[in-house]
Amino acid sequence: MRHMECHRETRQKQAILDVLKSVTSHPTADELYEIVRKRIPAISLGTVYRNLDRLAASGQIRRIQSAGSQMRFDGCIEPHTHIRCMGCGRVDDIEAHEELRYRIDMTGYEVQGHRLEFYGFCPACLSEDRPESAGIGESVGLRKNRLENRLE
Amino acid sequence: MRHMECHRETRQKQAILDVLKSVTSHPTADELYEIVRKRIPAISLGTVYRNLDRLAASGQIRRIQSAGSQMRFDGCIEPHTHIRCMGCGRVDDIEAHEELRYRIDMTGYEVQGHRLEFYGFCPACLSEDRPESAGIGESVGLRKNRLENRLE
DNA sequence: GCTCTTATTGATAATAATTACTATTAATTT
DNA sequence: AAATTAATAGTAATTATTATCAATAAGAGC
Repeated sequence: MRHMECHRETRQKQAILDVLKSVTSHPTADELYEIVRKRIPAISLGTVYRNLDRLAASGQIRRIQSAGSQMRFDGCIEPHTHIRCMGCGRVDDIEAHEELRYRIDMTGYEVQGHRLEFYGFCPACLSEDRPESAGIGESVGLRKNRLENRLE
Repeated sequence: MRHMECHRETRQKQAILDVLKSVTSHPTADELYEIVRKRIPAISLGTVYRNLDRLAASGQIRRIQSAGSQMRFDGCIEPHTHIRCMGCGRVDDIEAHEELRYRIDMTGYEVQGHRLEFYGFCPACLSEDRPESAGIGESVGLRKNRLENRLE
């Protein structure tokens, strides 16, 4: 008879969220680790990964998977537009959709192209009863288990 | 006194390109490996990775980095729109920008949201003399070397 | 505040995707 | 056809991420 009070408020989790919310970049897990370490020197990288998973699953942060070999994280959960450097992998925001060209020019980037990607659930995944929330807020491990409808 | 005739036409490279061009999915390196193996059983996974690098660097194919833990590759190099499954990681195409809603409906996906990402070069990368072509067609290893302008 | 329960942690091992290495093979030039 | 050397197959190494597990500490109830 317990009302499933899961999510505990730990110093570590709070610190990670604070840092991510306070920063305008889109840091990787190890970048966050280095920053949070200044506040909690004994924190471990695994804890950072685990809390990033939880925060993403609960919708408090977003994963952005489009920048190099490492996952990046975004403290801003409102839908918005990214601009990514093909040289160093850095990702910046462009807030508004109107006057977009102007705002892009303001960033100083030399734009080579863009990609528009919709996300949701494919017919195969819709037809199977899938467990609770998936996708954006889901860990790679979980997602990997459903990679059967793959080839050709 | 050699005119740098690099790129050789190997059976392996040709087979990899053929398969990727003939397929409407956006396979991962190991998926391509399995398919190409039917034609060249002795091919190695490393060769697949290497040739995907070269083909992307020469602009004949595209990397798409937005689908789970593995890189995916696209034989279609014209700018176009993707739709990705949050359940299984599958990526499909949506060809036209007009009547987009209608075409999305045709895919049978349940759309949860979208991301619009521009790519190019950030001011920092523009100010340094960068080696030849970079970014989309570049290997992760190369790109990683320039990840200094990172934090906060 | 103190005790109990158990989610979370730190530390480390394991896994998965990708890249590097090296002797051998085979495309291209001559 | 012989010479040159980029590309290959096979394997080891690296890197990012996830799993494991004993120890810790957050929250509930007293």
